[in-house]
Amino acid sequence: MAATRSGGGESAKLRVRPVQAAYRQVAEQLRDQIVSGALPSGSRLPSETELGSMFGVSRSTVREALRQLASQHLIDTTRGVTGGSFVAAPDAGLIADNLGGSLGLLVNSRGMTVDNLIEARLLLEPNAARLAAERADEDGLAELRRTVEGTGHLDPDEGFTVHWDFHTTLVSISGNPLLHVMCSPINAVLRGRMHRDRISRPAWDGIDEDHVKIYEAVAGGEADIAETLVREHLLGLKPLYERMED
Amino acid sequence: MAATRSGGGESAKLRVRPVQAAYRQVAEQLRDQIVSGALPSGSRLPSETELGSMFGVSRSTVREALRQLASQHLIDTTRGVTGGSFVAAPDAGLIADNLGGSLGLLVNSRGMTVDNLIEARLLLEPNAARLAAERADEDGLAELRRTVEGTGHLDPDEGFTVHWDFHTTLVSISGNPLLHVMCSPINAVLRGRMHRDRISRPAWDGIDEDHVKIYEAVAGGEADIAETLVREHLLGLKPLYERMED
DNA sequence: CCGCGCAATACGTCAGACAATTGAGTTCCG
DNA sequence: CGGAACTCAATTGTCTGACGTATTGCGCGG
Repeated sequence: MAATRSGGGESAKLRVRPVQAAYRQVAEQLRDQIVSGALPSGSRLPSETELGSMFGVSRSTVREALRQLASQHLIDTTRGVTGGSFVAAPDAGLIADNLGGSLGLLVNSRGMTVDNLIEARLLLEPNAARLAAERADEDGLAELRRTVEGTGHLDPDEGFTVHWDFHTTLVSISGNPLLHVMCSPINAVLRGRMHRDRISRPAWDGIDEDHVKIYEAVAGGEADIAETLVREHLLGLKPLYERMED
Repeated sequence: MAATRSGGGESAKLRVRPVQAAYRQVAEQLRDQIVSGALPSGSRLPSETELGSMFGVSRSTVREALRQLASQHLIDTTRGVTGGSFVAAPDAGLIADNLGGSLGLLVNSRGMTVDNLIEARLLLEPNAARLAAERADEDGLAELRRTVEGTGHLDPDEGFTVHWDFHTTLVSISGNPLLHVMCSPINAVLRGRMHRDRISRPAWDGIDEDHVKIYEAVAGGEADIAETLVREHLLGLKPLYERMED
């Protein structure tokens, strides 16, 4: 039922699952309650023991179902007398983390190539820069500014981190959390596949220079220029990822 | 609470988590093994009992960890003598389904707006159409063709389904599975929020006409035209989603 | 009035047992 | 000799009961 197999075209396997395992049924029902809004965000679920008697299953089974929900970030669980399982507020960052793990796996399994990632990035980030230029506020610009100033006297490792902070921040101030959800995982995978050792000092300086120029365009509200600069910046970075025959 | 704000640069909260719960540690270690490729896709994990003695925890704890991995589609578990937990082959469709659920939740919780979705869609789909026009093969074009022919004599319900098939197919023949992963969830959420009742007969006809024109541009390899047509098509559809104050 | 410890609650973990499922090896009959 | 039915062992699924541990609130005493 949940295995909609949406990826493939043909109906591949239609095994008549006699019955779902109990923990799956419990998880599914709770999940429906949560996503449908019947259990509002922040509300507390009954205790594990209560859930067990409600569903007519043991506490172990309930716990396995709860683990499933927790790993989808649908609930948060705490201990103690005021503890329990609470419906979690959806958080874009957590969703992005999840997606990042999945995408990394897809790349590793040859289901997707680094080129696919770069291509998607080229669709998203330049446009994110455009949006950022059009509607970033003071706070956002200040945050972005912090990632471009004083990069010269950083050791390579810190510089590496700051480099990615720039891209992350740029996307997040575009005002569309969905772009953040989609770009972060892509960048996370790319970051893991970058040969940072092979980047020469002049190359780092060039990158920093690009970032400064992009920042200025965004801060000045020049959407077209920001978009173009980011596109060229990414194209220039492309060779750093490509040589990864492991 | 658990709002780690992964986007931000600063180290937000440094709660001294004394120790992670055992089932989390087990899940994390297994997860690392899987995503790092140490456990190749398709390989079989030790039995739950063995894992328990390897990690020095009980079988219940192992099972909770496995449930967590299973819900991320990292493993598949079957019963029987040849059963066990197997590292799953990552599947773009399943990832997209997961993401779709999360995005729906984000929209419902006001963490994201329908406008955000439409904006992202406008960045992705027109470019996907361009790519499709540039590199779709015969099979892909045939598949796309099936979604545009004979739409006139369909009842509204079927027409509705076919309409979404067109968009899904268009993206999937772009040759970049990542675009499919990102567009499918967006369309799934949008589809759920569409007022199909309010679409008049002439409106449906206009939509079908657009699809045919887009198909022809893609089949003819006219990338620029395809991109523009899709953008205009989506802009024309926009009003159908916007009136959703529930 | 303030601090300290105890009780209550709920999650976290463990151990052991039995049921259900599944494929492989084995046996038996045509 | 071949195939169908049966037995069996391995593994997950579920239950039960117990105990450990974190967290909070309340009451007691100084």
